[in-house]
Amino acid sequence: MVRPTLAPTKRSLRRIYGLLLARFGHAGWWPGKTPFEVCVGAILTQSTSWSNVEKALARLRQRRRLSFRGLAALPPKRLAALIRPSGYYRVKARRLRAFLDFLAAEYGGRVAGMAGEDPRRLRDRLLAVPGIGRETADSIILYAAGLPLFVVDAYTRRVFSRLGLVRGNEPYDELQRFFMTRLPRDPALYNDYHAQIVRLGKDICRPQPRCADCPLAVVCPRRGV
DNA sequence: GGCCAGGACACCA
DNA sequence: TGGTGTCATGGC
Repeated sequence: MVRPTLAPTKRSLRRIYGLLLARFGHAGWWPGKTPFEVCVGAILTQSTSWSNVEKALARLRQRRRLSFRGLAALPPKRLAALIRPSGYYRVKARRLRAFLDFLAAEYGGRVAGMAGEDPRRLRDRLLAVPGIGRETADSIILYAAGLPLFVVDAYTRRVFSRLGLVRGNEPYDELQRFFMTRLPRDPALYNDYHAQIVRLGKDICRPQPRCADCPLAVVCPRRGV
């Protein structure tokens, strides 16, 4: 049997996106009602399933704390208790606190203030905040600030390594370059492309994949691996 | 009861 | 630079 192959070209990446789009439609994503919620979710979802993050966000929302001023007024222990369902809650409470301090100092507590920044400079500043690494910074920059940086996550690594286009263990920035040098610098495209990858990774391209349902099966050389 | 889930960081070789 | 342990809850 001749296995299908893909080359790491602009055309391949466009074809993959087209197949995902045909199956799932536009994602209209990130799951958060406001840019501030996106930032909170980006920190809470570190190494955590989104369903657990939703529980924590719901608790904050229920108590009307899901805003800069609402969170900033919370004592550390109270904040940690509220986000407990998202796991690593003591660590994440510290990280949220550090982000709030950053937002207050740099943008007067307004996420919208980030939108006018150069994305690379904003990234450097976010990376200086304790607890904000590359993926979290890029998620905030793309999904909250609307600036063009491609987000690489565990789903991205899994899907594209199974497609044979990357090894999967490359350093974060190398994988980000892989996408950004092959796709037009368009935040709406980066947003939807990554959202499609997440949708595929959650539903189909899992540790035990359901390859029979996969819209990328026609181009995937490693079905079931 | 074990495995897994949209990381970041400290520490070590 | 790369590997490993830590941080923790909840669903399946």
